[in-house]
Amino acid sequence: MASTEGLHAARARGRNTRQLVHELLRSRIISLDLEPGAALSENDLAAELGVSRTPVRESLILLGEEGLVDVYPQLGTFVSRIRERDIASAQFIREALECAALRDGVTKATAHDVAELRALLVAQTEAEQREDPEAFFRLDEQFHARLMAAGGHAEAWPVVSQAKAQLDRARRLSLPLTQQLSLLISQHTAVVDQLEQHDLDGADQALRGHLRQVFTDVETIRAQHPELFSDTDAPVRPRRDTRRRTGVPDAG
Amino acid sequence: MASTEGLHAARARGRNTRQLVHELLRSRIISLDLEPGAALSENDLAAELGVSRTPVRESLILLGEEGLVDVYPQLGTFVSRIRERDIASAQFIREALECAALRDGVTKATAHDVAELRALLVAQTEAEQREDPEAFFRLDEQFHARLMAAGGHAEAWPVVSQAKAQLDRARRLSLPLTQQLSLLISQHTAVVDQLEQHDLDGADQALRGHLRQVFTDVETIRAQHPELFSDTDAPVRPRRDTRRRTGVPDAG
DNA sequence: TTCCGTCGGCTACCATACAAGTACTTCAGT
DNA sequence: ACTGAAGTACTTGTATGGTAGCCGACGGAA
Repeated sequence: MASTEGLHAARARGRNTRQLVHELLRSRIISLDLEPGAALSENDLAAELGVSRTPVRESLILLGEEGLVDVYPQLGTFVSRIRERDIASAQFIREALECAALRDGVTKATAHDVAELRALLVAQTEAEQREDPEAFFRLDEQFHARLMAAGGHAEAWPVVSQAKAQLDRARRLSLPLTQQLSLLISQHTAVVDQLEQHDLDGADQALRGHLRQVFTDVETIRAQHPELFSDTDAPVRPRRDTRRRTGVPDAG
Repeated sequence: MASTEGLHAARARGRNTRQLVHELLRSRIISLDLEPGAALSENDLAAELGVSRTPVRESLILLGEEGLVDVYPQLGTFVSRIRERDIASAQFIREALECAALRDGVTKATAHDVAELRALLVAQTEAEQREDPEAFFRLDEQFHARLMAAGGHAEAWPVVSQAKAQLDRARRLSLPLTQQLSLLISQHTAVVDQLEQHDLDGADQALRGHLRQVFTDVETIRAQHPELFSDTDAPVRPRRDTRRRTGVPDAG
């Protein structure tokens, strides 16, 4: 009920139902609240959210384009399992775009840009000390977006964000476990330092190393949670659950 | 009628109505058959294509995500004008991804890859001699896609393709006019030569120069056809056409 | 026991009806 | 003639009904 009320309240603030449902489902998938392989029925979701099937359906279509769900006509819609190829592809896209933007940033970035990036680093340190991984995730997102903006390429961020979503699903599994937040912050700091010193190759290497470390983290997670990954390249046609469907796990 | 029949026939081959309408509208927009600023009414399109509003609407939502149409709620949907920022953003994304893929290709590409690329160069030369710009456009698309595949990054092509769409709309205006096809082919050839010689920086510079030349071409077109561009960053709220709506220009 | 046809329930897909909102037109009042 | 407010014709957004198709379970035949 609370989520439904919030949905209708937000709808009054210029966003339509489709966008709200889209954002809600997207965050639930990335946070693994909706696990890979879970069935997403248009009817069930519409009933749970208190809206009609239309905006739910349109949201699922968009999520399908993003690669976060797989739609099998006349069969069902399922949260996509994390595929090896998707991970590699997302990493390539992210690395290419973020590093290219950074190279422009090294020459273009202003003192204001650097100051805002350093403010985010301080906030990240505070989040680490509070042991608040959710806040750190948001700040990490802001940091990388701000870094691209410093190079004059803020418009390309949505593309990176979409690729990043695939990686984040896997990262969420590890972040509460690890004490690596301080390592990530030091890597972020190194990037800003190199940026401020206008060191083109230094900044590039610092960011690339950071991004690849995140990538290798995913591989270690793969060993711990193989059930969330899909080893086969061919899409796994999920079996229909014959028992009483649970729908969204925490809906009640 | 013919298009409707083709639509229903294709639907039997595993593609649903939404995908067909999406592809149809996308090609019409990129080919400038639907000009920037043109109104796209869900009702009119549905009637012309002989389908209901639902798949048309879903297609327009997807085109909106791609930046090819602007949807103004309760007002209308319009083919987006070519915006300075969108062009620059698309160029950045394309250059970053294609060049990054090429750098991997220089070390990874096999003789088979090079052979297929050269076959495409031959076909491009033939298209030039036939003075068939449409065929050249398709071959250009295939060449760049194949180039990324040689680096092992075929999965990233759709992202490039989406960015490329913005640039292609402008290029279509110039290509029939210019005799520059031979120049483009020689640039393509240079890239393959450098790739075959495993010259990392040489290949990068060759491709980057080629892509930027395409980019500057757009600027010259901007001077010739300013009405298709949108100078203001703020979105132009289009005026509603009060006379009898023509709908899709060449529908009859 | 094993195999095959049938049936029931579920799915996404498409079509259609209704609601909310915008902009232009028209016409009354000044 | 000019201003302004109601009316009208359109738009997209949302809700709901109906259809084709897929899957898994059930039951009879070999």
